Amino acid sequence: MHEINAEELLLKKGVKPTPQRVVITEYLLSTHSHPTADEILDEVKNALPVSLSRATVYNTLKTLVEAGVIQEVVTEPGRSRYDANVSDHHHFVDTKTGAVFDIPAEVITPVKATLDERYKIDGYKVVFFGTRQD
Amino acid sequence: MHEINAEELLLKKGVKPTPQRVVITEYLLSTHSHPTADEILDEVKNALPVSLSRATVYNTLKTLVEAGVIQEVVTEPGRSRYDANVSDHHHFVDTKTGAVFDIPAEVITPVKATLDERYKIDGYKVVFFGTRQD
DNA sequence: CTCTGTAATTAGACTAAGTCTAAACTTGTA
DNA sequence: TACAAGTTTAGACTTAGTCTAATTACAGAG
Repeated sequence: MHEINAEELLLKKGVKPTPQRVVITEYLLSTHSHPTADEILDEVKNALPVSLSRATVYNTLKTLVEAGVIQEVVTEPGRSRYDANVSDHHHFVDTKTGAVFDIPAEVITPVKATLDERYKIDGYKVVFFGTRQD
Repeated sequence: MHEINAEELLLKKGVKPTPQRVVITEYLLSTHSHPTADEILDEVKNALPVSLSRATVYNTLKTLVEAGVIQEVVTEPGRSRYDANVSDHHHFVDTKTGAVFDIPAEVITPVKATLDERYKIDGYKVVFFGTRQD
């Protein structure tokens, strides 16, 4: 079992590992809750010695998405969520709570679409909705 | 070929067909462009004798979604789009333009997910992304 | 070491999308 | 014809996110 190190990950992806970026990345690696920008700000600001502004959270999330360190997830109107799981996967949204769960690509049947030749498909995402116990 | 009548549709779905609601519904039935609330306001306000405020557009869209006359579509962060096609279908997003196209459920292979028994799946939506000519 | 230029961070103003409120208007029914 | 309930309205408000201009941090050159 190899613990993922935020700083190494950032270096590997070509992102300068500033304290703020490391801390945000660590938080995202540590949770599966798909937090929003505001949730990240609240969590990280309280827990850390380093200062952190709203603007930096947004700047950092943008940088991390562009570098492929994290993914932006849009499951509901009005806000984005962020996910450090960048493996090929889909999502399950609990319609009662709004919670989002990762569904690895391997556990679903591949989707094939028969479209006319104008369409060039680069990929797809499946969002399941329903309820989950616990 | 039977032309869809907005007023009849609203009555059938139990929504009182006020002029504003009829006009918004007609516009959504007439387009496949998946407009945002602001686009709807712009289009409908200019074209019609009846007055129309922002609040009414939002109220009406909410009413129509709840009545099952239209669907809310979330394909990008920050805004919702609306779709009068309420048949079972998925979406294709052109990543160059942001345009959204309907993909009938029949032209894709059904998605099966093997999840543990905590999950109860009520449905799913597939979003394809890529590019489309024209 | 220190200097320096570039990149990162910051507070707070600003924007965009959507909600809320309280008043005015419409309309079906009595 | 009047009323009660439902609908629409302008505009204030909220929330999520962007932008700006100034400050701070830091890697590399000398």
